[in-house]
Amino acid sequence: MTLVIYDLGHIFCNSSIIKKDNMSLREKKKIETKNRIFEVSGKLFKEKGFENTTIDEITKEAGIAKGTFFNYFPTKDSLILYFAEQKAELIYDLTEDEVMIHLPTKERIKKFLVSLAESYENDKDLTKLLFIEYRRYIGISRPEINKERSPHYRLIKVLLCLLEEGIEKGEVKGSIDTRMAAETLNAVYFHTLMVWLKSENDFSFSRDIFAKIDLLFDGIGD
Amino acid sequence: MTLVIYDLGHIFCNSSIIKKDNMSLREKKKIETKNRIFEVSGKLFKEKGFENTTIDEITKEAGIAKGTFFNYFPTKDSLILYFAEQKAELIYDLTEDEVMIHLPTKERIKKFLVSLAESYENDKDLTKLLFIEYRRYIGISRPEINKERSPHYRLIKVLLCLLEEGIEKGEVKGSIDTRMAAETLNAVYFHTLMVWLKSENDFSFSRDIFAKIDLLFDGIGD
DNA sequence: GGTCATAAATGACCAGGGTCATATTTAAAG
DNA sequence: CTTTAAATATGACCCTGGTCATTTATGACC
Repeated sequence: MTLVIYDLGHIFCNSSIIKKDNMSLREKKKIETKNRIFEVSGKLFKEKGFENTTIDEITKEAGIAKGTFFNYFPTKDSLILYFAEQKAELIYDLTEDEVMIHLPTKERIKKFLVSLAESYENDKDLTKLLFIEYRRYIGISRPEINKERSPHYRLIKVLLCLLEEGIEKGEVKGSIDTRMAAETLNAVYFHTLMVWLKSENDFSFSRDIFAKIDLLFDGIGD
Repeated sequence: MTLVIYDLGHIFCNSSIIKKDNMSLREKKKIETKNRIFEVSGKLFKEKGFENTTIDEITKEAGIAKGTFFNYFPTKDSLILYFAEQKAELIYDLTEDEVMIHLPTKERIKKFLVSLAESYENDKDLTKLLFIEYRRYIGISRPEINKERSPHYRLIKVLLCLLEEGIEKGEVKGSIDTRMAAETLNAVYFHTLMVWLKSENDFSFSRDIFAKIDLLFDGIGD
């Protein structure tokens, strides 16, 4: 598996599920409704923020009854999970990048995470919104949530690949537990993201990540 | 500054604010009421969980009107923040530990974090509850929240001390940015905590932390 | 086209968090 | 002891997320 620095564009301007011709009217309508809820809520969230948008507004704007909303999304919060999954999709759909493929492992990981960081930096408010999803990470795991589709899971998977390649190339200690190392990188990445989201002043998320990867590779101990 | 492994005992069996004799009747009553809310809600949370406890129940049990609750705590969630602050207090009130003080820096940090981890492991449900507080970390910072009292801030402060001592003793690279290193340790610690809280199977939080500190000290790179 | 089982839509309804105008208590001054 | 202003307590009320019994739309089968 090889990677590309991709453009995490416009989560909210998405990406409706595609209708196919051989679908029944029912299935088509269902998809249409779900898409409409998705689009309308994205629009409203952008305009007025998540907390200030009510289900009533969403359903009114989408031209459906309130109850119908809950046929498609179990809770208001769950909408965010869907947005987050969309973003995760972008991490997963990685393809080759001719420039990056020849960099040393450390630089590749750095470039990968820094690019991710930069994409988040472009829209702090949207990022805040998406990461409320983190809460779910904490609460009692609900069965309906697919772990494999979470951004966390996917990021770790990519890092794991990079580390294993690094070991093969002799750029990463063969003795380390790659799962643990990937998790650690992920931890630092997400924690820095959180701190950045919380911060008032504009410290640079991507620059911070850059420095921390150096630290992780070289170690703290003398 | 030196450290002790302390007993993070019983957050919910706390630790009321002390009334003093020279207080006016008003002040005494105020403190009494706040304490009662605190105690009653702790009791109810333990019995039925946070979500299943209503403000009505708390106020009824505490013998006050609903509105009064909101004179003391701005939201229901904010109660958890107070519980978390109590826990943070325990991190802050560190004193000497004769055994630990002579260990090498890496071992001291390890022992410190592992002990913390173990104290959380003793009550997973309570820990889950407290860390819903993490959510606030993400949302728009409210002015009333005192950063210095948060567990995160305090943990970093302690780690910073330990790292600086480590540099003096030549056990930690003098070239590193201690703030960044402390933040990284903190990140790994909290992220592992989160993953553990989320996990169904009982992987050992403290053992995981143990291994990850080795990784951080020795570095990933070859 | 008509019948019927089932999927989907509906909106009245409820519960619980949070507000606020009003009532009560306290403390200080005269 | 009264008066008065400020602090505190109160609960009726509002808002919004979420439920559910009922209605409506769909499509398989005849």
